[in-house]
Amino acid sequence: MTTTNYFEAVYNIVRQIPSGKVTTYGAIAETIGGKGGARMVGWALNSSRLLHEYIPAHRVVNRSGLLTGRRHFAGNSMEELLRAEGVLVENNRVVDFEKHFWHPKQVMNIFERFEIVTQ
DNA sequence: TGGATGACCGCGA
DNA sequence: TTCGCGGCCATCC
Repeated sequence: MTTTNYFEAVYNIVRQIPSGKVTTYGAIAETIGGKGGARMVGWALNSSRLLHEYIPAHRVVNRSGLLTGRRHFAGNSMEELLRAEGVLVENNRVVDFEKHFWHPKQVMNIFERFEIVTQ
């Protein structure tokens, strides 16, 4: 079904991606559980189109920064959205991908640092 | 119940 | 360096 915990876990992470940042299928799959489920992330994003809520799926690219999900977006919106957020796209590929990369576990690190700072 | 599928990843030739 | 292939795992038919 489209409302399983696995799918929701993917959506929760994708929703936390800051504007102007991108992440990878593998990073999301690794955070949820096991790094073998990279394909499932794409499957979940495919189903996210059917949801009423907004999922910034355009911020999810493959490991090399390639916009493999571009053909699943209507028209060229994926590239347009990324450019609007300050992410340059060239030949269906994110320019300076490593510079814009955002790892889901980075949220955990931020919270840990915050605790350290407040102590 | 089992085979097919998928917006991927990593390694070997 | 580029290309091909097998593995991964939840969901669908």
